[in-house]
Amino acid sequence: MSDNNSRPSDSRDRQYVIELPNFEPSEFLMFEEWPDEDAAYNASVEPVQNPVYQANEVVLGESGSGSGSHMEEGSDSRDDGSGRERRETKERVAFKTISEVEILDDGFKWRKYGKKMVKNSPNPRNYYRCSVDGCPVKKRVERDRDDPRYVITTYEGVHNHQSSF
DNA sequence: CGACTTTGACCCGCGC
DNA sequence: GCGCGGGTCAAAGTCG
Repeated sequence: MSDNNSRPSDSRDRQYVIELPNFEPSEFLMFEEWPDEDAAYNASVEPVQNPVYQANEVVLGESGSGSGSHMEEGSDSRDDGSGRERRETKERVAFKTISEVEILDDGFKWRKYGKKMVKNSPNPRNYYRCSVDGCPVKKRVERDRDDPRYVITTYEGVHNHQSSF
């Protein structure tokens, strides 16, 4: 497809460039979709030292939502129960950054819609959602249990519009 | 006035 | 069948 028409806003090819004008982390870690959270913790991460966050988009076999043609899951009629195939079309990217504040401005407007306390962590978990209409992107912010100075930001979904910048 | 934040309650899935 | 955990929505309140 012309793709240009499909995603007029998503001019970014396949790169996630996040800039933090208000914050300068000295270390940046990036995760890819992990099969198990515990595994992720044990897995080795890639420490990147850069003023600008540059991570290659993680392609997780995106198929359905990739086209963004019809993401109306309103019906979401649950199958009779037998053939319930999960939609792994959700992109999940986790970023671990050294930050004092969890409100990292990545160029998008986020609206907090929930806060929860995780048992395995003395710190609460914040849930954010893109304020832009039509943006199914969700963000989960949590502090590292071992290193409170670390902030783990998990992005879910893809923006179908350009950033505020 | 509008948009966003905050807290509690509710719901769902899974495990035992 | 019940309990636990996690996730989401809603109403009220606050800020700009």
